[in-house]
Amino acid sequence: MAVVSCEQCRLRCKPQFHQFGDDELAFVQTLQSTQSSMAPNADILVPGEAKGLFTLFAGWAYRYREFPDGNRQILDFLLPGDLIGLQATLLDQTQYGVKTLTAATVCVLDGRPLDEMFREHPALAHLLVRTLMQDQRRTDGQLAFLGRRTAAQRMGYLMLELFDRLDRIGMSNGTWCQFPLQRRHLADALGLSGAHVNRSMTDLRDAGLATLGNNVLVLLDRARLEDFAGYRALDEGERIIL
Amino acid sequence: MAVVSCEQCRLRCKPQFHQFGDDELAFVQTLQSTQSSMAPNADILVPGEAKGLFTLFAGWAYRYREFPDGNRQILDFLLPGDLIGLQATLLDQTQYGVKTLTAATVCVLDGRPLDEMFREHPALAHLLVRTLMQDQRRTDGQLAFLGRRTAAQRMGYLMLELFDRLDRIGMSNGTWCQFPLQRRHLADALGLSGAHVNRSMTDLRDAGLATLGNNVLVLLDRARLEDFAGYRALDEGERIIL
DNA sequence: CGTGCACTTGAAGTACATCAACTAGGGTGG
DNA sequence: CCACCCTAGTTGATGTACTTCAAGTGCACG
Repeated sequence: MAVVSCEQCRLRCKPQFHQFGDDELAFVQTLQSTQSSMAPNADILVPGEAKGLFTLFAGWAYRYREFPDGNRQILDFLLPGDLIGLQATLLDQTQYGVKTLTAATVCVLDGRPLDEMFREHPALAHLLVRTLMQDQRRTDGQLAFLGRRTAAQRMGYLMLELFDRLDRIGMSNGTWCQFPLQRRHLADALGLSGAHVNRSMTDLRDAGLATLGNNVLVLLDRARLEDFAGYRALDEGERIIL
Repeated sequence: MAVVSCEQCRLRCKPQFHQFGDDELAFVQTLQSTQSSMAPNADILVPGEAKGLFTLFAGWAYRYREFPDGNRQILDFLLPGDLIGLQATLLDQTQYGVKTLTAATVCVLDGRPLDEMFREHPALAHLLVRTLMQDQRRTDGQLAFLGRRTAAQRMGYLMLELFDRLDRIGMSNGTWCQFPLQRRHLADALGLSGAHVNRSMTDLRDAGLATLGNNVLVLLDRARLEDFAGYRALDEGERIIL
């Protein structure tokens, strides 16, 4: 496939992302070596194996941890612009994996070591930390929710959060968006059984809040859904994209 | 109280923390303005209010998020050496608070803006990101656990994790350590009711795995507890302390 | 026209919450 | 010294949200 240079990248221009100066952009371009296309359900990072740093350029992916008993927990969904593998790059032992959910394209960031970014572009490092804090805030929300809300509330929360993240990168359409998660992904993300995911979805549909079908999520009544799920939209501010 | 300078800080010398060069140490000293002692159960950061950046110097604290219904979820426990308030400093809206668990002392980091660290000490910035990734890994574990394990397993996991964190800063004693969490803190951290925390503790004690009493945690059979809780000790590597 | 896979639905079991009654220290005032 | 309360923890009874298992549906693909 044709490699898209950072200068011409359509994703990078979205208002969600910090717009680099010329020298910063040139530097980021040198971080990147190639791009790589992947099938749905393919491994980007395998737990305990080869490390790698990537930017998700197109498609959906998810970060997960698996237990000896075969159970797994989805920690996070990854959308275009998200960085993949920073934890694996900086720490010795990591226990998470990353898989594609849909067909996806990643930019491979092995052109030069990340150290140089800290030395030569402190503003980028600062933005990176800011982006990490946004991710931490999101994780805080998940943690708070897993412990304290019902299955249907958790579902609604996840829907709203993903919708808003898509919206920020121009991938939503007013009241609906693509939503390629299957039942088992929802179950693994929300700590539920597949059967109960189903019941919760039925609840949300019957209550006229949201429906899910054909890989499309429709928010039927956003205001009431927010209220029901205890979700509050947050002003994210700029993120970094490498 | 007497202010301890960074050069004489006993905490900073622990092998857990990266040992700074002289110029770095001098820089970190200028970040700090004063130290402040706090009573147990006092607010360090109030959700949605004044921002501030601190290093916990002595004592225990916890980071929490509260719901409109009065429920709250403890996101993380903070031990000496941990940084407090980075998310609040870098983002506009934050919804978490931090309270002391015991009497505590914090170093107040408002001496000069954090930007200078990125510009003048890129190695510190790099270490900061590494430390944040360690925290993310820990949070990953919590997320995976909340969704997928029983009450007693979650309790055991939390005990082992806190024990090991204490151990790394020299605050454990072989098989036991201080453990100032009350029942309601455990409940709020693990997503349980107070009553069930109690039952789970009884289970762990009856199984000969761990006991809790008088603010002391005793690991009766660490190997079996690790096995039971699905906990694996991780080599953390160096953290940064500001 | 079967064969397989993702989803749906129902019945029964389990792990947890909730509530209420009780117990055990720890001041405080007399 | 005791009578008193106040709070933190303990225990039991009951309700509920979820899991698990099993049978059934609908659609995609050979």
